[in-house]
Amino acid sequence: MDYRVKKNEILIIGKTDFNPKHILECGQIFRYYYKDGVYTVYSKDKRAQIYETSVGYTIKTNAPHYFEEFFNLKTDYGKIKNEIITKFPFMESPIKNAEGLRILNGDFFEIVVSFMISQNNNIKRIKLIIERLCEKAGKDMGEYYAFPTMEEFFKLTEEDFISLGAGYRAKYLINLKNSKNLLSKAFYGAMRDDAARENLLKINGVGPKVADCILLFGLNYYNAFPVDVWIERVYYEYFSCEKKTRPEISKYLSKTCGDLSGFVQQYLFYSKIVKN
DNA sequence: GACCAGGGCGGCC
DNA sequence: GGCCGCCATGGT
Repeated sequence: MDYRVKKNEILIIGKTDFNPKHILECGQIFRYYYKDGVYTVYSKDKRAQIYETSVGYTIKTNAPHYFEEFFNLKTDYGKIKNEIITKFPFMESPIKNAEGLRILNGDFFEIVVSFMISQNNNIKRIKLIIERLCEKAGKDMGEYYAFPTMEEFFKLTEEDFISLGAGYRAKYLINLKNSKNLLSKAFYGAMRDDAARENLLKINGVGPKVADCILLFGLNYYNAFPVDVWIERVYYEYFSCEKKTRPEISKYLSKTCGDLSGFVQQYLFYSKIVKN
């Protein structure tokens, strides 16, 4: 896929390796919005609006370099898809189903908070809670609200989080201020995947599945294979009928798929949730 | 009105 | 170490 970064936009040339619907609706990000043919996505305090063109897509934004990284535009998906299909022929259909899906490089703090909220929850309600969170504590950018900075976030009380609809997760969100050193991307630096996971698990409210999502969507460790209720079903459907716990399934699938894990996981997850 | 959702924690054994 | 009940809430 070819692209050009301009002053106030990014031009995407080609449609097979970039599809905003599949990128945004696959459950890796929760602040996006669709209206009249335009997808709008927010990250941190930034916004991008995506229009389809005759040759590809145009991403309108005042932070083009940020979104170049956010969309991981340098990643070669043609190669990734070929490797996956060669190794797992059954993946051809899920990949076709989710053509143009890309794994994003999200803002680390936003990803941590978002996936802590995601536990035992559904995507629609996760979006709702995060939207209320931004409105409550994020900076007013005029046409939208930014995701709260850590400083803004830590000012909130447990009652505030409950009023957002966070429910029993409110106490985890309050406790986040006790883990400040674990909340910056820089802390993880060139850490090995297992060391990074071990550190993430120290955060109260972050278990194996949420840690895998943070590793994948916040730090781009592509060997992470998050296993939720949907992927558990996929495992018994496509991979094995041997009974395992979710962490065991994750370990097994990560070992089986190696550095293709994150991509395989997203293609399967998306294909599963759009059919249901 | 029960059941479900991108699960994790704490208590028990 | 593994298992199990509980945890808020909005949608179906």
